[in-house]
Amino acid sequence: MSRKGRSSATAKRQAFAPVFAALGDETRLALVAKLCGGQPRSISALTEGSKLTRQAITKHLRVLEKVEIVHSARSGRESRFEFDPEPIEEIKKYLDLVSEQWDQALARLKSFVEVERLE
Amino acid sequence: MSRKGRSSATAKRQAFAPVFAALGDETRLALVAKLCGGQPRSISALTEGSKLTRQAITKHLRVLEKVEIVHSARSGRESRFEFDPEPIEEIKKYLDLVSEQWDQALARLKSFVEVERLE
DNA sequence: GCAAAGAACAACAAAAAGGTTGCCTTTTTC
DNA sequence: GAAAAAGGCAACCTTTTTGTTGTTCTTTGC
Repeated sequence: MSRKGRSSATAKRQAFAPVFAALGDETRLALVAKLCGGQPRSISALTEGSKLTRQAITKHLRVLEKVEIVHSARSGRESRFEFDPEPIEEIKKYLDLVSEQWDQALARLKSFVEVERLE
Repeated sequence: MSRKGRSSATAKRQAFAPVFAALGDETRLALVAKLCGGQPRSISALTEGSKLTRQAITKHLRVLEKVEIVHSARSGRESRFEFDPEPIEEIKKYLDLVSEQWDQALARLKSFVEVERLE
């Protein structure tokens, strides 16, 4: 077999890179931390305590929304944002693959060194 | 106790955001994939098969190096880059915290709903 | 010792990211 | 029904990122 799973490594990277990028910002990590606590929150609520303007926070939320780490629903005059766990679960799995590859590489190296010592 | 660990949530984000950002690029994810396979590789070797120039690849490697996902060592006329697993292990732990928070939020919601049904 | 391979360094350009302000719309609330 | 609260939209600016080309330096191989 030449493929590990159903999709190519390149396709996986195309899918996952934007998710990592979305998490690659302090402000957005803070938003994720607030939202993964459970309660959906409005943009104004999420802006409280930040030095940034509401508009800046909105932009960050849209970045998270585009990669589906959060979703929003209009409720009356406010937009409520809610956490979505799937993308983060998926990149955890991706990182597990990386770790696994590394561990196997170490194991191969170790057994190679042991064969060397025996010869 | 008001703190979970030794460092504040803000400090963690300051530390982890750059690591996520470093992974937030297809080219760099491809480099990580090659390097976590075990063999250290020169910049020229890592450039092979890419549409980018060696200089562009070098810049990407420096980004990964800055957050310590890889390190380089000059060996003769070539720079060999090698994978380092620690930062990725740490962000996996960070993502576990996020998932855990979310799971607890769901559990609270569930027990709340059940109490509602009993009353 | 000279040519080629590998790479560092620097200048530059284009594009994307991050943030602001201003203005307009919709929904509450009194 | 007017004021305030919550937001969407768009223009604009600045900084960072991403990539290129060009030049120089060191190591290697013959």
